[in-house]
Amino acid sequence: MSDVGPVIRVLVADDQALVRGAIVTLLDLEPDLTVVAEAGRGDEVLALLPEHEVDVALVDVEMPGLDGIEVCRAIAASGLPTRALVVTTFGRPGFVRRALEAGAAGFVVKDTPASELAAAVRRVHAGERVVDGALAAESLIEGANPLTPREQDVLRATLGGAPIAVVARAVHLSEGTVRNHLSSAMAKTGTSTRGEAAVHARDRGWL
Amino acid sequence: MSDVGPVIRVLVADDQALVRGAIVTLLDLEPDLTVVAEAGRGDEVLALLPEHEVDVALVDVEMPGLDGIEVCRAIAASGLPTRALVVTTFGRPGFVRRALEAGAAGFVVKDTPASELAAAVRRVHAGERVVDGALAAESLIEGANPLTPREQDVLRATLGGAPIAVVARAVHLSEGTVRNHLSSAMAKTGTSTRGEAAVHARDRGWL
DNA sequence: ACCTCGCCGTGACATCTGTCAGGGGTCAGC
DNA sequence: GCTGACCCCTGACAGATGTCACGGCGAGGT
Repeated sequence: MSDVGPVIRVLVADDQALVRGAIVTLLDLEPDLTVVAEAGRGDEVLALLPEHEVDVALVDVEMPGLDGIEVCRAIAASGLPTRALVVTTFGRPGFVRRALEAGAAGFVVKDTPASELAAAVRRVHAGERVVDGALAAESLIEGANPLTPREQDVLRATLGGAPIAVVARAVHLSEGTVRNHLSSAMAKTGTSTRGEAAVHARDRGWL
Repeated sequence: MSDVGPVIRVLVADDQALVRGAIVTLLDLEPDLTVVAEAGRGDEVLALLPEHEVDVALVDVEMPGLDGIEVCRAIAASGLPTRALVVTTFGRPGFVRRALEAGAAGFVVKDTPASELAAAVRRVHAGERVVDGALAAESLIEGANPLTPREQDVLRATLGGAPIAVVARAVHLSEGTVRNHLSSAMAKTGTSTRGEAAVHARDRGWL
């Protein structure tokens, strides 16, 4: 901590300007951290990364333009030395797994104490994997996403409460097929309604 | 601004510790503002208010324990000089109306620039009403909540995707009555499914 | 008193949904 | 080549759902 070596260069991405700004000032108070760029959209992140030599990118999961997880994937694929730390409001267990698979170096929930954020950034920069303990446990007992890709598609289209006929058109499938996918999804989620199945899957980060 | 008179005493309430902490440091940087208390739950706010002589209470809408709007109502009813400034993630038009009716002195969305938050606090403290412009307009054209209390109850119980039989038990009504309420709600929302009606109503802050 | 509106209920009907039992197709792994 | 997933479709059936027409109740308003 007393080492005044090269500071850690951080990028902060969050769609809510107020939260983003607050986090930026919070991190900028730390002597060994500098926020070198901000983004309000996922695609902005990719545009900003090359020109700022970012060490750690703090990305929110829910963002317009590009999903936080997609951003992680893109960063990993880009070959840049930047390490991604995912921040999110809701602790959907499935998100942890997906984020890590996408190449994220850490996963922090927004209701962890503010003081620990800077610590997480430092540990990620040091090469560690940082994951919220409770979430990690949950994500282990939950197991992997049991839904097949098509089932996920159908459930996503169902989230708004649309009738099956509409869902079928949206996914370019026969109504019967949609009903079968839904039936299978309901079995896997232990529910008895497409609506319940959809929210159940969403709440676990399976969509 | 150069007036170094009595500082404004602020309370910050938000369930996400990270966001709350960030906002606190953000506000504490302003020389004329002091954060004298923090709360992570709605009911905590009421317990903290009497002992801290709070000028402005910054309350999030979505909080465990007690709704942000309920908190406003309680503050107004308490007779304390505290003025409430509501902050929220989503700009549901109906929330603005309900918050103001509940006695809130202002309404700020979380994607407004961070720099304006302190300004909003000062204006609220000065006795002004602060409302996000775009939201105010929306809340006017949307008009008031067309749903009757029972329709709201039924829709709330429907949000999770539960079948009508379960909803009926949850609300202590006959299945037929539930269907009628839903039918009426669907007509008012211009939808054709209880699921659609429920999300439509939620997205407008009618629940 | 009259009317309106919200509330709760009934019964009946057409339609939508969820389930089940089939069919055929692709593709990876053994 | 066989097996096992996953994918897509069909058809049929019981049960859930949405619509309509109806009656009764109580709380306002005029």
